[in-house]
Amino acid sequence: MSTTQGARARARIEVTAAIKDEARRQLAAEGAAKLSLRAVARELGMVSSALYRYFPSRDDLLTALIIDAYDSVGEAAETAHAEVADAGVLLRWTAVCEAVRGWALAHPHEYALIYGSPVPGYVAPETTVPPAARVALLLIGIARDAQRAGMLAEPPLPADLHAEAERMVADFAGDLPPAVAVALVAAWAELYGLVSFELFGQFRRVVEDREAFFRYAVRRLALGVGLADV
Amino acid sequence: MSTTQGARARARIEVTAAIKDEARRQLAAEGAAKLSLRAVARELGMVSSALYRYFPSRDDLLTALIIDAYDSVGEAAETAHAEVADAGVLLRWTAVCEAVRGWALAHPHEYALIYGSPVPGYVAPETTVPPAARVALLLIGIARDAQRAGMLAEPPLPADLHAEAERMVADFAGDLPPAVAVALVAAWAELYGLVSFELFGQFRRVVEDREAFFRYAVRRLALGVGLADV
DNA sequence: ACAAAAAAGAGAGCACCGCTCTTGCATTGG
DNA sequence: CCAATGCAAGAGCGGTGCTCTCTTTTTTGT
Repeated sequence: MSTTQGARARARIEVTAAIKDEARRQLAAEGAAKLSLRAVARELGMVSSALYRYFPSRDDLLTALIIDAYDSVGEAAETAHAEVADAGVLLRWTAVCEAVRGWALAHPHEYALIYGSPVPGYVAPETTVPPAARVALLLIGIARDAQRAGMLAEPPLPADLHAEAERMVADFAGDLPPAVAVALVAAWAELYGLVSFELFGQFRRVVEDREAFFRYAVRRLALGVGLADV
Repeated sequence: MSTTQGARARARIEVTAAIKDEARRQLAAEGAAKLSLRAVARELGMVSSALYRYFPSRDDLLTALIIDAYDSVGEAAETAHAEVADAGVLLRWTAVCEAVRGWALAHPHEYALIYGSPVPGYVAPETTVPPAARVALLLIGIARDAQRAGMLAEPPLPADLHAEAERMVADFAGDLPPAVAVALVAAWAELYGLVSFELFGQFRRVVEDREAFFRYAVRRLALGVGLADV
């Protein structure tokens, strides 16, 4: 049982969580670049070297935060989607996209950590892949439902992408038409372009009504994928 | 005359350039996070404190590199566009977008510097705005030419964006239809979503034929803005 | 032409960083 | 009960951005 696994193991779990919490606090306050192991340790009343019992390096701590961030945005998107699960595909698509944007605005530094410049020299371990895929899976699911309901118009697909499209379908798109799979990947990347530009300040003096603009852009993305209107 | 302005001023320009060159070298090699004033000074055979005569802080050096990067990608896009200036609007659009992607792949760390996570606590000074706008101005120009040639189909525009769209037109879109201006801004952001996802590794195990995929996605963007086919 | 002023480099030093290693103490499992 | 393990602490290494002072060199004003 997990209750009988000894005080030491319990303490380890708690300390690990405390470190991540404090690190997340500093991340939110100052950004990834200013996340300092020494400062985390100081705040927790321990000495910096003690942290290395829990995270072998600063990058490993960052990796843990990255995975948590992917899970956090994934969960936010899933929750938002569940609330409109019975609505039309366009509304569900919009809900997911707006959840991503809302999470990004609420956690800018965590967003930057996962969708901004990669930490130099740092390569994301395979463990980050499943959490990172959660939002994409939602979008795929919506497209699938649309197809099942006959509300999916197949966009055109250039000849030189047929093979690539077939591979995508086989890899992760299940029973979607190849043209939709490719369009979906493009829309997925474009969605994060919109969020990143808003968050990273490129929309300053360009877009004022960010909500309305995002709603519009996201709807365009949905139509581009083939999701039927209303 | 600039030749009579004294040896000191000449030397200052040269040293400033040398510092930026060496900094850019380190930036390309290791990324912005590992750019070290001391290392730059060491490589240049000066002492670290001497650098502060030229750049008051590390962030100011970064700002200089940011402006240069914007100019660099802007120039790359302008050059590529000039080479196909007489072709159709769709081809010109594609040329600009592919120039951006090519530049990004060739200068990943500089790209990350300007389109990745902003440096924490750092706010871009107004001086960065004109260089940052160069690519966008190209895209606007293409849309304008298309309109003048009657090859621009006006996309739909939701009612709650009319005011926003009018403002955009007044601010930077000249004589474009409001609906096109808004769509253009969206496409502009989406373009960088595509490039960023490829560059930052989100396409790993997702997109294999990156060139073909990008060509396809960029063409979709152009059509979405209303640029007529062929 | 010469003195005053401005600019630039050198060096020492401060406070911080990530990370390593060794040393003791506490907990745990056989 | 006791040896093995886990863990915190401390000292220390090499690095960082940045400041301050001191000296030398160049420019400038009279």
